[in-house]
Amino acid sequence: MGRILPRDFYDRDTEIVARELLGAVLESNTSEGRASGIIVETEAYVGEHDPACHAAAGRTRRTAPLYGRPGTSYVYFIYGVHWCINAVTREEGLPSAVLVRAVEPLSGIHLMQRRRGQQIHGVNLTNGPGKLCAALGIDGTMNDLPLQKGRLVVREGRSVAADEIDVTPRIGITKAADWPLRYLIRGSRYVSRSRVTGSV
DNA sequence: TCGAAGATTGTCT
DNA sequence: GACAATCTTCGAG
Repeated sequence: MGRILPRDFYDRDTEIVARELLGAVLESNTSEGRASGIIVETEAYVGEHDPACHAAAGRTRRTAPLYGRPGTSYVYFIYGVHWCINAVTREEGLPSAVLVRAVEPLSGIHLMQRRRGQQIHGVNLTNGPGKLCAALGIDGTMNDLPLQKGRLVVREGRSVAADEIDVTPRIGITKAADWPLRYLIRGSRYVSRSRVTGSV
């Protein structure tokens, strides 16, 4: 088991945190048991000047966790169907976060499979923001929690060399869609789709 | 109180 | 490849 990433880890530029979270382990503890996965894909949302960031419209009840302490979870519901999980970065008052888009199942795979449905398996268990939340049992009750203890924990995992990391535009957004703030482990079979309903 | 939009996914053609 | 599902949040009236 790697050491738990301290709060300081998140109190840096969001792009750096997004890059360094690759290879880290996201772990969830629920009454059903423990499950974890290695983070293989992230996106940075860099504050009020980022049109795609939820905080672009200012501080609201929903976005309050983004303005809080670094190293906190920000979980929100999207499209009436899915949950997405972020790690809040930067100091208080600077609303930025890193969206976890895909993980590689590490432990509790049987539990993830049960949550996702028996017909789902392999990379499809966790290769998308909504999918990994479903697999790890993450929902609104996990919002605004510290990532150092309790139900949600992020640990040091394997180290990822700089030349293993690909940087691309973010996925699934309509504003600032060309900003290169998506980070992924090159060659990982567990990353989400590379393009939105793109051809080819 | 109402209407519109959204950091997605699964299913059907 | 296209589209429906489904609901929370926010801002305007």
